[in-house]
Amino acid sequence: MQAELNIEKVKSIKTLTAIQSEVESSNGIALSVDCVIFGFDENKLKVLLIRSDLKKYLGKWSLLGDLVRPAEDLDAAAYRILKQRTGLSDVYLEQVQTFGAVTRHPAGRVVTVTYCSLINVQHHKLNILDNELHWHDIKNVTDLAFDHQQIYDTCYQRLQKRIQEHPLGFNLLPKKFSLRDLQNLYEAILETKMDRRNFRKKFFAMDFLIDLEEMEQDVPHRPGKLYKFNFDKYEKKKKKWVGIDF
Amino acid sequence: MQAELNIEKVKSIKTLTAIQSEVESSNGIALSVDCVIFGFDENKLKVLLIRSDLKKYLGKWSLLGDLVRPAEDLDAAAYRILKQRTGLSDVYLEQVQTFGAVTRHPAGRVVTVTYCSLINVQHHKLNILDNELHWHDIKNVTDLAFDHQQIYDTCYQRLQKRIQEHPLGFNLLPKKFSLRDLQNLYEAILETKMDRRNFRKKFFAMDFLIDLEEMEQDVPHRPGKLYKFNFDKYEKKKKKWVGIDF
DNA sequence: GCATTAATGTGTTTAATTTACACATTAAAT
DNA sequence: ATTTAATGTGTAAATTAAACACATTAATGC
Repeated sequence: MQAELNIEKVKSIKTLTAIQSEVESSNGIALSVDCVIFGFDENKLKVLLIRSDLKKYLGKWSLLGDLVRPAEDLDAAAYRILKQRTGLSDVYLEQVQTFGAVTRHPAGRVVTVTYCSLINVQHHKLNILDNELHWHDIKNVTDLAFDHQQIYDTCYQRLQKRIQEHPLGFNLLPKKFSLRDLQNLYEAILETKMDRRNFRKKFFAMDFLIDLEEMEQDVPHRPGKLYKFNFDKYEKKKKKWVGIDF
Repeated sequence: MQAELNIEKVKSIKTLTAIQSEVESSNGIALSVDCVIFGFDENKLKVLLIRSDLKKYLGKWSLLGDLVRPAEDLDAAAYRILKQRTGLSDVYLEQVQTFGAVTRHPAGRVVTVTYCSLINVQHHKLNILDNELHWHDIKNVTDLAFDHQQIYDTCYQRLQKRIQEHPLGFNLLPKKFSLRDLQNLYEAILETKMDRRNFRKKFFAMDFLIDLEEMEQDVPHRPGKLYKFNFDKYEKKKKKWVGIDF
């Protein structure tokens, strides 16, 4: 089976024994970072996964993680780990939550700080493909290694919430995008369908879209107008709401 | 000066040397928890602070923290630390964020996971008063020790957001409360003023308040009706909104 | 007791926002 | 030229939020 072969073949960044020895030698609590990198491609939301290194989780998919170094800022560790595992560097990472159940890692006590991001798959080339690193359709994310399913679920919920409050989505689209592109994005991430006309109205009312006076090319239907997002204007007008809503 | 005297006198839970030796012996990264406990009292929002143990931060106020034990779940550590420092036990803690800059702690590399809560000061007696533990008016929270100012600010922002999305506030009030009590609470936490009539309409429309058919006693004005919160109904009707709002 | 005071309790009206829904327009495909 | 499957534009109704006014109640001070 391919999974087993690959696990033997790949030169993994940190092998089980390496982690185990570090954890044991530390005689305390080891700290790791796990990255949940969401990507948008072909109107589908994906997430970066690799095969687990550990025998215990043989064949299972897991998140991108590694130990934090003693002289490394936590955020820096997250960026380093992402870079080492994928080659990605120009990606904004947001800390989500820390998971610290005693038994969460079979190699010993490892508390992990989770980071999350959302990128355009087409704009970011994966330069490293160890451990079968690949974009995994979120529809098929089940039964991850370790407590990674729980971590993934938490991050996905956070993403869904964040994208309703901040214009994260625009980083996922080409520089020039149509309103249909934008709506597809929101529908994919929020797993919902929206009324096309009201969606347009909503975004035009926000007034953060710049009409590029260009049309889509090579689409098999009437081409739509292309827009770009006005990040500067957003930064200035960013809303601070005070209301009660539960 | 009182601060100096107290720092010498108190038997602190973990002294600087104790932390230092633990951090050094671990030969890696030490993990701590800090608790930001907000309390509501006399229509003011407060936060639990103690005097810092460290010479470097002599006289400064700091959050409630301690190292996580190797065989202790992260959440369990938070509850233990709160209990040890204050005697409080029946308090719900929510994890907020983890802070891990290399230089954040003078004794060595200590990454800290922050927890936050919101309680009714009158309902929770502080049984331990080491290091001048006390309720500190949030209006006067400035220049905390370590990076605790940043941690506090982050937690306060989180609190303000959470209380607009979930009925946390009801734990802060007496079991029976008036609508004025409720509004005072929201105004204190959100640092805003609201229209009394619209506030009432809003909460009645939510339909989570149970009219107790009782009136306030011993108030120097017309007594208001008393209510309690219907937590069961809230749990059932809890809103999952899908909308775009930024 | 009676006027005063400072709250509570109850609407109404208006504006703003959200939702539901319909039809003309465009370009590619046949 | 017709069909098809999109885009682009409104409009009307329903809901929600904001602004605002007056009667009611109990304690207080005279």
